[in-house]
Amino acid sequence: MVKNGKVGLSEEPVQQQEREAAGSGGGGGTWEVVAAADGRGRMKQRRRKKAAEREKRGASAEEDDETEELGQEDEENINEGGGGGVSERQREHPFIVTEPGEVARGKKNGLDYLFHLYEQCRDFLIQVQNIAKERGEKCPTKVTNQVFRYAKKAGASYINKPKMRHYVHCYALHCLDEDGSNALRRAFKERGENVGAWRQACYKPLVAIAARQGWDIDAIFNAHPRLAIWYVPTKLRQLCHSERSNAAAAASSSVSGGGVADHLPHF
Amino acid sequence: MVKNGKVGLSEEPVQQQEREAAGSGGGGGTWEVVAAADGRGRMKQRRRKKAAEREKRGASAEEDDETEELGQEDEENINEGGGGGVSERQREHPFIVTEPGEVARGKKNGLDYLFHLYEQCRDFLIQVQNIAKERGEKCPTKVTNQVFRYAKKAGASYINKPKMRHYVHCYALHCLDEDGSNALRRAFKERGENVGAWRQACYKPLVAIAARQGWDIDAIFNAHPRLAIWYVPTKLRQLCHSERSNAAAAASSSVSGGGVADHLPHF
DNA sequence: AGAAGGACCAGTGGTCCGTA
DNA sequence: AGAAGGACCAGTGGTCCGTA
Repeated sequence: MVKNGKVGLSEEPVQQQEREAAGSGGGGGTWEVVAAADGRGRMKQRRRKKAAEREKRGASAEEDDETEELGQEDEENINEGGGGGVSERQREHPFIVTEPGEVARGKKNGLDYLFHLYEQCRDFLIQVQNIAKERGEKCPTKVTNQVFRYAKKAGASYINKPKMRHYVHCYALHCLDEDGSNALRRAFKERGENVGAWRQACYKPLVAIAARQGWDIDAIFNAHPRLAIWYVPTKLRQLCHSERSNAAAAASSSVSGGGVADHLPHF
Repeated sequence: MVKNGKVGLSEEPVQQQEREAAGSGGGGGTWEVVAAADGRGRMKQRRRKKAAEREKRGASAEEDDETEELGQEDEENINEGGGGGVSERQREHPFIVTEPGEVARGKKNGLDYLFHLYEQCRDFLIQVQNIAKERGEKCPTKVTNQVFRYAKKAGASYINKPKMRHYVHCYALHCLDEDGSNALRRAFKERGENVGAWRQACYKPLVAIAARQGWDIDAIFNAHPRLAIWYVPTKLRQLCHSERSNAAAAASSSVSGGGVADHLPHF
């Protein structure tokens, strides 16, 4: 492999991974097949557009053909129930707040599955890194667009950038304080809160962790091997920054009785 | 400063730096003034274009005004000699191969000056990093476009990306083996070689260094504090990669008598 | 209403090539 | 000819908003 002239994509182990992941899925292995089929359609479209752009200016050719082996399932399973038209848009089932260990039922996905997707992305990154090293190309240290593209080509079409970025801080809490994360999940499940509410609630304990560690959220991410490969989400960074300002202002006014406009303690 | 609503640019210390740098310049302090004037013209142009693009779609406003204090010199010094038209294009004097410590004469710049530019970029990066930290924004670890833009705003219009990227590996040799670098400069000066030839010659000793250290050129750059802020140049990376392949093939064929198509030893 | 993700956009890394 | 650098381009990080 790798030297076979194709894109260096080794499908087999990846596909296996995908199968493993299915355990937590909604329709007992249905959705990921459907999603893969959908993904392929989109990919062709994208490639067509890309090729068109190439023609506009002197093509920088190199690497574009793909290992077209994702097949196996073809026409089948395009539609899930017995319902509507032939080519309905398929999406992943929405997440619900589940306790640790709990598998979501019905057309839902649980939070263990969500976190599992982050681990899968890590595996894809490691593969991309290995390929880059073998080829002597520059080697990503983070989950980049390249990694998402690789995941898609490898058949994991249920992984996409907006989704992964959306929940990064939830995964961060899971990494940095699993007990706290678990407690939060149980509390929000009990209260019947939706995923959005749970997601919002994940910020606060993270900011508290940052407060205890000198407010350097980048350092906190980088110190954790599974978290270091993810970009710090903008909103989390902003929250840490403004909380630090608040804390500094409070501390300084409690000492000096001065106004909020005082300078920050260090920097 | 920093909280003044402007771009957070503190001009003063930067301008001072610029003055320092002038020592190695060609026209005894002339060129950098000229270059600054030229730079301002271009900047206005760029801003105009940017503003036009904004109007096309719902402006993401935020941060665009500039501390317009670069002035001081205005109409004066647009032209260097007494020569041609009013607004001739000005460029930096070309580099020549100089020995360590030697100041270039005539309309030339020497290699100490070249390396000094890398140190200046480092200073600009550090300033950009400090501003980012104060604001709680993401903090560059490398000399990025943002840093080049900052340098230009700060009046160092003689710094530009193509130039700095062009000679990065020469600076790398200077950092990693100053004695070797100095010897190479003396040899090429003596032989009367031009800058291009010297530049080309800098690759080989770097590849030799990489060979001694397991071929990991990224690790070599990252291990050196002044070098770590520069991207590894593509060509240097490629040279290391293909030399490693050659070395591996030679080693394996000398042992097994096998063909060049053998696999690499590790990976 | 709540949520998933295609697709867009501003600004990046990289360097070509029209310029002097 | 040898060299400096404006300006372009493909692909990035980031996330909005049309979709289901």
